[in-house]
Amino acid sequence: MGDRAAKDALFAEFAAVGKALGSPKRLELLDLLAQGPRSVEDLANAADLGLSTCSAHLQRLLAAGLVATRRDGTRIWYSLAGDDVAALFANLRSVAQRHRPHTEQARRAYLGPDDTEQIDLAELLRRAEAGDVVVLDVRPAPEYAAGHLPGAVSIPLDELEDRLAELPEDREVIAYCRGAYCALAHDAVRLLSAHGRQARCATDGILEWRVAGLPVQFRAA
Amino acid sequence: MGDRAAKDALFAEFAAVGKALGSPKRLELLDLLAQGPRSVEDLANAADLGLSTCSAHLQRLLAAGLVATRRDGTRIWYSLAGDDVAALFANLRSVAQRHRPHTEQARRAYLGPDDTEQIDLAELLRRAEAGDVVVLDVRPAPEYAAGHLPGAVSIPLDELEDRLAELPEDREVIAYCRGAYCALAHDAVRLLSAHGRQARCATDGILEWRVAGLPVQFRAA
DNA sequence: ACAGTATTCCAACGAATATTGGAGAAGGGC
DNA sequence: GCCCTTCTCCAATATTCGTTGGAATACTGT
Repeated sequence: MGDRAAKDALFAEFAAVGKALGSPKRLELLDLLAQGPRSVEDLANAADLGLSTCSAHLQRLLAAGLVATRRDGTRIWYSLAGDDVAALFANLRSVAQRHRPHTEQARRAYLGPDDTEQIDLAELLRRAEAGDVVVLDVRPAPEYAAGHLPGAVSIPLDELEDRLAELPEDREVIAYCRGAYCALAHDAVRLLSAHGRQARCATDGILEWRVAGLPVQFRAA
Repeated sequence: MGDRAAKDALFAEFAAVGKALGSPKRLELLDLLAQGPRSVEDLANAADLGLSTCSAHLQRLLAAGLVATRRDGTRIWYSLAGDDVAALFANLRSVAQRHRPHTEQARRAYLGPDDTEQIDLAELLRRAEAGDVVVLDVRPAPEYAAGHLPGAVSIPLDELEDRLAELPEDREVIAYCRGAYCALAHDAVRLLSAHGRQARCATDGILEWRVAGLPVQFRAA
């Protein structure tokens, strides 16, 4: 008790989790998995990785205990090991944001000009319940299917321009996506604004929603 | 906006924090720094590192934005960049604890037999205010000086056996130390019990106290 | 059993990281 | 100015990590 070897072993356990968080691509995989379970090939495409490389990263996350697998026939579905893993990831992002000046810069470069007014999730829910606004989920359809905000309508960003007619013209649209560092909702709002719609962007997305422990819905409203 | 290069740059920012968390020794340094500022040489001794090695790790933490430095004459004091860094570390530990089976095993091996009853911080405060118990800080004196629980008495573990007389015999002693994974309080309680004292161990320590945003005290009660 | 699909394993390369001792730099006291 | 303390930088080492393409494995449907 209290000796060096035991202390080193304990901190090595913690570091195993830290090491898993030490690669941009693995963090991107965690970000994707926070939206719902996915297969290896799907993840490889989404994260712009070779199949072997993606598999290797997933193995690493698995060994660290951050993800879990479930076999379905010939396909293997990876998912987060728990909501606490999503919370850890969110925590890591916010530390980066607060203590690394370049992060804000990188965020802006990725999300595009922050010309749009934003709205937080609590306010969004209040408005949605009052019926003032349409809540729009612009993530790919499978992610919507894996869980979305109660009452949200799904129109993936790449179909949005063709499906504008499905959105009522008399109500403001509030778009959300994966999380605070996801570009989809920002792009959607720019597209909607360009078509003369009243649109705003949620500051957060499904990741933050899940971390807050709020309930997701599985079927369309 | 929304392109690969920008996304990669953003996740590289997050990963810079992750990489800093990917070494047992750096995590140990963060754990020590959560107790208060320290000099390089002091940290090297405490973490059982060579001076150059320690300096290199600290540089890495500094580059990641997790720690800050302050020069005082010929000595440089390192400290955590913020309480959110301590929270991130605590979060990482709890993910390890929950999802990595070996962690619990390593914890037990380090802390020793969990023969002692434990008490959480909220309950500890309640008892202390009621005057039922003595709250005992068994960390090294400089850590106590850098901030301790309100009303706590300081007797470092390695002086405890010689200073038993300072503790009243008619009240139960509750010992605390750096945090949930620190062995000092456990060792102290075993020592006190062996001397026939009523003693218990706090489940948490200064790290969790700080993360909870509770106030620390700087002078003796 | 066979063909087909999804994933992991393997070997090999270059890149990044940890550790070391010793030289160098920055500041304080005389 | 000079010496002393404290820390960082440097060069060299061993190790670990990321990526790749192709072979091996696991399962499905016929």
